[in-house]
Amino acid sequence: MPRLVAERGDAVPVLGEIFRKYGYDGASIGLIVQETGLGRSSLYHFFPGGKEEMARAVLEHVDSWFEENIFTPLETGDPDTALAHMYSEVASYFRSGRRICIVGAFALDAVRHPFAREIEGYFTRWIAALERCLLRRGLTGRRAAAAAPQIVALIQGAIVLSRATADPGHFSAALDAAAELGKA
Amino acid sequence: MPRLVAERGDAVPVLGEIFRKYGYDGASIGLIVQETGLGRSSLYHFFPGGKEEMARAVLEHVDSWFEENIFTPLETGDPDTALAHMYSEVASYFRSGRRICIVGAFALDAVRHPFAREIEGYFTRWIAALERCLLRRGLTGRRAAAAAPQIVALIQGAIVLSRATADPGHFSAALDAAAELGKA
DNA sequence: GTCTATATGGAGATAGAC
DNA sequence: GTCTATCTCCATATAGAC
Repeated sequence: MPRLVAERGDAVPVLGEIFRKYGYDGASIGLIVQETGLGRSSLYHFFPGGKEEMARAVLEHVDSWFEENIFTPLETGDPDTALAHMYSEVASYFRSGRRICIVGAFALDAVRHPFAREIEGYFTRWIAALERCLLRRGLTGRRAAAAAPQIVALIQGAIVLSRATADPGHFSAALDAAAELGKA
Repeated sequence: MPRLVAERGDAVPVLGEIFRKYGYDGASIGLIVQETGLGRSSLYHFFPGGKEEMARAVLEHVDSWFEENIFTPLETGDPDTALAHMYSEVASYFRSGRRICIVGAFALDAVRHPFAREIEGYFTRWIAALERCLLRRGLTGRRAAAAAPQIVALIQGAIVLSRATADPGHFSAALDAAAELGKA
């Protein structure tokens, strides 16, 4: 039976879940050792830059996933299909609000990490892709530019709310409201 | 000239700003000593429960502020006036998104603190007060129940977004969109 | 690559004089 | 109440054998 984590690439998604669950500071190396099953030395062998490099790898992995599964489809696919696809992918990715957005969490986390650029890139990219999709869908430039950030904000806020109240119902309701915002 | 922080009550708002800026883990006691100007011993004299008690005091202070300035007016004042009041108070309280919501940040922070109950209370209280206001304003029960959490989510998400992109424009735009959600 | 052992720093919290 | 000094623990990270 193969090991769960046998190389650097295998570790990244596991690291992502750990950072999501415990936060950047809360994810101590000792905890990471436990949850990944990797030894301390293997961890530093794979990530010589330590915890910062681990988090950076996670952010890159998340960014790639969104680029491939959300952003690109929004810009190249049929607009209506791509939007519906976004909502369903987002719902399952964030487990209807039970799983937080690590980028959003890092954004609120302020000063403790050097990832401001990555965080900004993720959100501006998402908004830009969404805005283009709404434009291609027939919204005016004004309305598309207004709706895109509001949809992203609604999703992020719904994660906060679902987390705070332990009620995933808020999440699906917010996605429905977001879909309304994107209509002509 | 009086000291900035001379008693426990004076310390709480300062502590709030520190937790907002650095997060719960990031706000080390050493940092708190520096920023408040209080000595270690005075700090522990005022807050024998240590950092946890400091954060709890901050959350209680925030909760009282919202109760008095937002929640109660929503339930007792003229609905239209109270709503407009909420948006303007929220905008200045969160400094148009440049200041984060400490309760929202703690909600995403997951496992590192024992404040889940307080966090849930804050958001459910906000949503309940808002829902009642919308009802009194003439929305159907269905629509009020749907719009209230969406408005709160939009505000929280706008804070995330403003923080991530360093663009306060997202915040005021989100407040406008939220106001639209609360119309019949 | 992975192990055990450890260096080093800073965290939260406390003691006891004043 | 506030001071200085200090306790203990655990954090990240590294050394060096295998």
